[in-house]
Amino acid sequence: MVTRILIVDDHPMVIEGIKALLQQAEEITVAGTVTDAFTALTFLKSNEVDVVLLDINLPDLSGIELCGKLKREFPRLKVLGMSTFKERSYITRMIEQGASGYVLKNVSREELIQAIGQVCAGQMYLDAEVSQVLVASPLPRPIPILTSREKEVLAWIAEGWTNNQIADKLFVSPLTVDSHRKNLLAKFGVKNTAALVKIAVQNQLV
Amino acid sequence: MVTRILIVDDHPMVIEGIKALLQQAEEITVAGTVTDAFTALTFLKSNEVDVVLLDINLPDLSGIELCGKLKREFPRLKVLGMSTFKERSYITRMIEQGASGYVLKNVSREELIQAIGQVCAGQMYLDAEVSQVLVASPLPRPIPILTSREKEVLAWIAEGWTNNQIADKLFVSPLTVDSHRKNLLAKFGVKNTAALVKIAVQNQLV
DNA sequence: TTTTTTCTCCCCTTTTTCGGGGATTTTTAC
DNA sequence: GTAAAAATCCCCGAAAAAGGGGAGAAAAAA
Repeated sequence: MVTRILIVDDHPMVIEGIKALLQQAEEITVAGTVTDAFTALTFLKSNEVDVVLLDINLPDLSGIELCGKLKREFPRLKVLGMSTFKERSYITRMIEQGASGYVLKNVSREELIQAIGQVCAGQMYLDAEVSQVLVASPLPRPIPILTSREKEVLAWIAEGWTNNQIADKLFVSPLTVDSHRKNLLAKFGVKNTAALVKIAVQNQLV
Repeated sequence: MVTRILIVDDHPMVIEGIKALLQQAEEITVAGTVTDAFTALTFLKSNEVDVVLLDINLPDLSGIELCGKLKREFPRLKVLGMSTFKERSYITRMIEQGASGYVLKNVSREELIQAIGQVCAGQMYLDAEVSQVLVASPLPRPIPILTSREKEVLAWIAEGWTNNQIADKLFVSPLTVDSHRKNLLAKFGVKNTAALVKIAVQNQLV
């Protein structure tokens, strides 16, 4: 029984690399390689594939979104996430979208083959470094849900504008802006603007 | 005349990928492949190499540092930087350290061969996307040099502590902390703490 | 249509930051 | 050993933010 895989990565270099790594493994064949999400979807409509090796960073659609799409359209398909980063949010979001595993791009040949085999067999595969990240980093406080006005105010605050200046920009009273600021502090559970901005920047909210 | 190259990258996948991409090019031979800075240096002491394909992210030493080291030890060697990111600071720092070019890891076979040839011939090579970044993004204000005390204070500020609280932690007068804070604002050229923290977080200073 | 959320505005007081200085003592570097 | 840089502390006043409320209108959701 041969495992047919599809490689989705926008780096030709990486594609070639994976192909080279898997050359010796006769239980795995590379059914195809594509460099963007759209082509991946069309490819899968006309080809039988067992496992998709999916890069997180794609030009058109993020790997995470594509993963969800794939699992909805082809539920029996297994997805093995892949990226350079061992960022907690990436990994968990990938898994939430139905991925069966996650490897870093510095995997060895042996580990990659092992991962594909395991995923294909219906098991979960996380490489050692990745699972370490999952257990090591404490669950961060979830990012609160902000209203559109709050996001707007937050962005201006991070730019260094005062309540008065922001009020001018938004054509509202400075008191209103101050309310939003206070709500932001409360939602994020922080003591002052400095801590607020730190979290906002770290979470790419600005 | 054959160009001998050394590939320095900690991802076996990428190494295999480059080798595969360069297989057809008979004017280029891969003299060796190493996965860390230290091995790269020892390899170069006993092997003749024309061009080093150098990843920016290495486990032991950053590619940027290694680039400087290489150019000092082997001035005739050409370095072609390589990474996934088209971040201005990466690119410029690589060039400052004597790199002859910079390509993204999503280069095509043709472009990679072209780049190696050009670099080997003593010319500079920057791929289209990279040079676009260089001209498109305005020169960001360089990150000011901070004293150790300033870094310390900055970290506490970003955590949300007030001058008084920081003073307690550092066993100094709140007025001292305030001085540092003002110096930080001046050095970064920002109006208030919010903007200060934003830049600090964006530049990984905290 | 009713309920809930969001957006808006207001009060008061206290704390903190900011914008200008200036000055002394340690370190560090030459 | 001396000069430069860093760290320390101080003054004043004005501006801004924070803490802790309340409350009405508008929009979105149920």
